[in-house]
Amino acid sequence: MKYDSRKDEIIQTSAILFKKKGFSAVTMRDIAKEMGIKAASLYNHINSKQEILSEIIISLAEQFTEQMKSIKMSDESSIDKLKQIVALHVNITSKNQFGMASLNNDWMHLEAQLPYYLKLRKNYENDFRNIIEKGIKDNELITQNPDVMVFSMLSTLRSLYIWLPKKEDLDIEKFTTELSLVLINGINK
Amino acid sequence: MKYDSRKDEIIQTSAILFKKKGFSAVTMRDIAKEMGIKAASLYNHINSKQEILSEIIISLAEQFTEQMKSIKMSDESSIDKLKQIVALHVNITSKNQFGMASLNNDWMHLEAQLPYYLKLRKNYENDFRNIIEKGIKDNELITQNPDVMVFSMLSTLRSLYIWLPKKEDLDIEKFTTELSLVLINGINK
DNA sequence: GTCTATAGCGCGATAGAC
DNA sequence: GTCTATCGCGCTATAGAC
Repeated sequence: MKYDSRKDEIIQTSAILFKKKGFSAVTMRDIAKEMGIKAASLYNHINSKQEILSEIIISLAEQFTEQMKSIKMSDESSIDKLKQIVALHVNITSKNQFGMASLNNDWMHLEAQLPYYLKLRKNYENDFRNIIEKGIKDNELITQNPDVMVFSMLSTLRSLYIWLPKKEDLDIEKFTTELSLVLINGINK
Repeated sequence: MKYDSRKDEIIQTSAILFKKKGFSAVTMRDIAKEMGIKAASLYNHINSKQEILSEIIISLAEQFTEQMKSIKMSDESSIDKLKQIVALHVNITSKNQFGMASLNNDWMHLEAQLPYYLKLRKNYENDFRNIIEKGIKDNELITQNPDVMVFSMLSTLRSLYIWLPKKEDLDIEKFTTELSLVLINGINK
């Protein structure tokens, strides 16, 4: 693996450890040891442990926000938009399996950036629900509580970081299709 | 709220705090303060912070194990068994919204009990997959990768602890039916 | 059963040499 | 850019008075 910079190496190494034990249980000494340097040396590249977490989470949250924007702007059917959202999660997660753990589990340890993160997350969930609601109105989706549908799909998509790494030989494109099928059409014959 | 014992009160209070910040970020002083006593006094009732976590997680894991046993032993159709699993998760989560956060996010901080927890979890997932595989063989379920189906359903069920508390006025029985419908039949019209 | 006091340790972060 | 040394603090847990 190669890194853009020493700072980038710190962030990526930290993400691996954060996934294993959570942000709070990982020490600066742990991160430094993993890189073969001393904890004090980390501070030549980053300002605080907090900053490492922020960089991991905010960068991912912004990727989701940006790509959701182009999905919702497109003029496809609601079902096709949902399939694109599935692909979005599979793609980002397959490239950031460690960071996705922090995004899901350690966001509450953000400090200055917490309100910004919460805003991005709320907007994302609203966009998701709007797509579902339009699908119901257009008679593409069943007439059921849209909150339940958003919850169900999003829970699965947010858990991909746990599951994808266990299937390393996975064909990403094939998996995306299978998962879309299960999420949208169910498992009943 | 009432407690069986002072120890029970410690466990339930801790679960609330563990859900908010995670096991590692909660201190014995935090727990004591929430109960209006000093941290040292906690040790009259429990032996360690570890023990609190173990009690929360293992008790829940054993409830799932026990109830899965009676579901898999029954002679219902695979689809009805899946509906019962949905009901199982909704029921346990609605009664233990705080503890379920620890079960999902802090199991890696178990020490002596970690292997036991992992065994229970693995058995549970195997039972779940066996039900799905029988459903496919019996032509009740679509012929798709059973791992994907287990992952998708279980991810949603495991995330209930995040979502149920936000819908406090929820009719549990109605919600169970809606969720089963979405998980089994999908959202496509 | 709760308290005060504290042991013993590890934490995040800084100073300053090289 | 990394090191050694260390500050100041908060952690889990224990001892012993009441």
